[in-house]
Amino acid sequence: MHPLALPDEHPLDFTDAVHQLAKMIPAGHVLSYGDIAELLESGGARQVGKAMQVSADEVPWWRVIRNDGLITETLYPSAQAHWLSEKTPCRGRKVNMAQARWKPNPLQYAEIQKLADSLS
DNA sequence: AGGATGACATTAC
DNA sequence: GGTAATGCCATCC
Repeated sequence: MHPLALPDEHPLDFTDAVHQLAKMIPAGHVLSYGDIAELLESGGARQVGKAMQVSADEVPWWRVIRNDGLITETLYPSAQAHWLSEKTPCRGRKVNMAQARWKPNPLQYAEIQKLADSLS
């Protein structure tokens, strides 16, 4: 190909990939920050947090929470309203991760893998 | 270069 | 059941 033109163009930023993946989470389910980093095979939980901090209005940020089922204090009141309205399994201020954690099916997993590949 | 900072995770008490 | 200490990864002084 072109010797000087770099073939490894990044269609996706890490931040964009996080947002795309978050938008795939079905209502009533959640992923942890660490889950997303692992699925994208890039960065870490804290990077996902950074990405969510700048998420647009269309990304369901209340479906991305900590691995222990909690969410940052300032976001909790608004998040809880969403959890209740979409019937996310939770007790008190903690989401039941065993029930609520999203398990992508093979087709969805393939889509996620495409996101991951476009990063590396 | 080196340290502080985070929408975090894990382990140990 | 909690909280606290460490580790973690990237970014920004």
